[in-house]
Amino acid sequence: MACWLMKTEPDAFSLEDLRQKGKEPWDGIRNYQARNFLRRMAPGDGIFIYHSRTSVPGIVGTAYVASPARPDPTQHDPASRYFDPASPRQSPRWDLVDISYAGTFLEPVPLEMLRQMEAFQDSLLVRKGNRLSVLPVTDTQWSAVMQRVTLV
DNA sequence: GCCAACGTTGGC
DNA sequence: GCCAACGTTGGC
Repeated sequence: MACWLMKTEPDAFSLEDLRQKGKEPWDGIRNYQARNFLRRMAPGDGIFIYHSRTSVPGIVGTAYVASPARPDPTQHDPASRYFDPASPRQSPRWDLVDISYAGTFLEPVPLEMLRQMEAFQDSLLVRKGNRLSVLPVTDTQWSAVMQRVTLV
């Protein structure tokens, strides 16, 4: 079973929003590298939820993959902010997965702390200028984070 | 809010 | 196919 990290801006959609909804189609991903990661996801995979563009960016809790990747319907919806007129109807460019809430950390694990952790030294996450919103997480990284947090 | 870093677009 | 211009991301 693989593990992943997904970024979100809490002003737009937070872990708390996911907790209240239970499950959410993770739409709007418009980056090919991120999309390719989505396509490798399988139901049951673990996900770190990461809050970006906050005063303290970092991992705030967990979710899990709840569906295989499938075409993101917003790419064909002219009313959506994620509308992509260049995406062919017969071979849609963009995918999404459903994700389900798993848990919230009592204390988030800030980016500043991840930068200091041995397990994250090679991670894209801590690299300057990184803009990927979906990233693979190794088993080592997953355990390193999980062993230092308390679930609410 | 600023701005460096990045991916994408489109003229040539 | 190159690369400047542009729009977006995300830490600070």
